[in-house]
Amino acid sequence: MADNRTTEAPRSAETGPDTTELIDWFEHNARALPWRAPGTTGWGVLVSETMLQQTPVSRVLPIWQEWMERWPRPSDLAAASQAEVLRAWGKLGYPRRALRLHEAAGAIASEHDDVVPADVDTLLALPGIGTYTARAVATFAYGRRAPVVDTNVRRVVARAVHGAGDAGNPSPKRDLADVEALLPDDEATAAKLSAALMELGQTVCTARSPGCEVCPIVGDCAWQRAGRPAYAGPPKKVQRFAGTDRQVRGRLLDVLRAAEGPVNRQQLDAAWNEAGQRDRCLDSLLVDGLMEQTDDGRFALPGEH
DNA sequence: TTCCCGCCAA
DNA sequence: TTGGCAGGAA
Repeated sequence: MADNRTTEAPRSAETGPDTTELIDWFEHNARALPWRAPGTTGWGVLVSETMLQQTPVSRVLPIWQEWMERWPRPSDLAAASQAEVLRAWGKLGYPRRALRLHEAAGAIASEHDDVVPADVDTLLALPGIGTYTARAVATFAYGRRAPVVDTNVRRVVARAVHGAGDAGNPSPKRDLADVEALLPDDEATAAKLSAALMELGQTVCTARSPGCEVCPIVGDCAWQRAGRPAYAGPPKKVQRFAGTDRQVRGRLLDVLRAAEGPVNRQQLDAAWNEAGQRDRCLDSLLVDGLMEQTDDGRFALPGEH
């Protein structure tokens, strides 16, 4: 294993922690997540990364397994209807992700020979794939050396490198540069470190109660040296859910997922009693393509009638 | 910047 | 009751 360091001297806040310790820890403590199993295709990794956007691992596990059995290749998903895909998405949340993945599958099947691209820029051109997911797929599926920065890595870097209580103003460019500076030259080792940073942030260096007593880089952590200061940035915005359009949209879509086919207006009206908000959300679902209206005025999942 | 879902631990 | 989640797009 290559060490990206050339000195044995203690790390400073500028150079960051000793990443070899972290990689060693990861090799012994990584969870056996199914999409990490040897032989997982780029498609399997892309599906997992898309499902994991803003959604905890435990909720993704069973759905990912179902999808891999049902749609083992991009062309398999592309051949399914939008309604089938939305039903199979279940209650993972943010169902627009499912439609974008369906669309991306079609593009991969028709333009990339049914193989998920390994190049970051090519991945970025696909719907639903942004900075994080493109880099995650290139790194975790194909072993490329590319900084992968999610909310966990951002927090680890803020603490271990900068000595801050938590990530403050999101600065994607700085985060990418910080992680880039940590990555060793060797591609495979760099990919492993990227996974290790995420694993550390999710299982040890957590937002609420960091497990510094079991942290492999605690001796190298700028946050420790600074006395573990509390978060000092601007107040984080609380993302409300109860009573929002997001909840109403979820309720309306849930009616359609549970129904065999098209439903009438009365069935949707029962899902929310404030008519103005309900109608607004109904319109937005139609605009987003998450719902369609039949010729006789009923409502259905897209591509179902 | 704001909007998109839904679940659970604290 | 709230914070936090393997983010992306307009």
